[in-house]
Amino acid sequence: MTLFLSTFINQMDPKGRVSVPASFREQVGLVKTGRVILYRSFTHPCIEGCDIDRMALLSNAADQMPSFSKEQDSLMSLVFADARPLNIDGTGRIVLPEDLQIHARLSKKLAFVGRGKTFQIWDPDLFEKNQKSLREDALKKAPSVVLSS
Amino acid sequence: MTLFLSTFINQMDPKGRVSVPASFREQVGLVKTGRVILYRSFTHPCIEGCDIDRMALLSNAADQMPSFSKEQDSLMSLVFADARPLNIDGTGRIVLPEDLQIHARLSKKLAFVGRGKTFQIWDPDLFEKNQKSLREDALKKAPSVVLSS
DNA sequence: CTTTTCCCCATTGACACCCATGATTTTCCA
DNA sequence: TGGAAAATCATGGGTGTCAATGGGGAAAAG
Repeated sequence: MTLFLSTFINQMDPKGRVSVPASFREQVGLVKTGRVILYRSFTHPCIEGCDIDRMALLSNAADQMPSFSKEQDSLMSLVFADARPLNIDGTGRIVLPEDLQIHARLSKKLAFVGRGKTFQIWDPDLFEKNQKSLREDALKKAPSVVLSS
Repeated sequence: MTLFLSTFINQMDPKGRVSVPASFREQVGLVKTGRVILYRSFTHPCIEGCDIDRMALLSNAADQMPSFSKEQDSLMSLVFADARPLNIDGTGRIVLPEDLQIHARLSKKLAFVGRGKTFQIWDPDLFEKNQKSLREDALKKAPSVVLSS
């Protein structure tokens, strides 16, 4: 299986268009449908990205919960209501909806950050700061945890 | 499989007509029959929407599972009694019955909210408030649930 | 005959698609 | 091994198409 790996800095044009990194586009789920799913991160000022298969997986999981349960209800509204299926055009670009841009505090330059089965989109400066503090925390708290699993 | 995803704000005209979002209309169950099923939510001031196939699925589930509680059974019958199959016209619009409008406290602007295999129709302001509180709860109670990659 | 429901046409604004360019990388042959 | 040709990629810009919406009128129901 292929994965979302590495970090790429691409530019957003005045129309809100930005190239999805070519290596990300090669991901099976994106090639198959020509689409990528984006949604606002719950915990960080960034955008989360994945393919449709991942969404379908979630949908099925939620569907198997007891009908009318509270947990199902909450999960559904949060995830699916916020998820944007975006078409990737012939030149490999998507148009970033404005509210997503605002949530992630994006300006012209965007960082596409690989995370394995998903990826994130950050403002490059914010991402740098976030990485730095993560690194420091990891060193302080639990160096042994890194690479477990 | 396709899913109901994202949130769209559309306008209801004086005749009670409103466009079903194009991406919702592409859903197989809606294309096939040209119809959408709506019924009043039991738990929220909103309208629930799905396709005929999902109704059939619900019906079968109720039949085949003796484990269904008395409450679930009566809920089910309420759903079927309340369900309205509405025709989608040539331009992709439906006419919202007045009692549904009242239940969901709708005015001119409506929010079509994707929930995977179903969707909801909300007043945009009510929906915004609801989402906000759900988001806060999710962060407090179960951050692990939140789409960890 | 009156009222409701449905169908048709017109408008507008967003976005999906088209082509072009330059920069970088890869290929491949001298 | 060097270097030219070809391919790939990120980016800029123009334009046609389609979704959302408004309005009119025919068919159907009561």
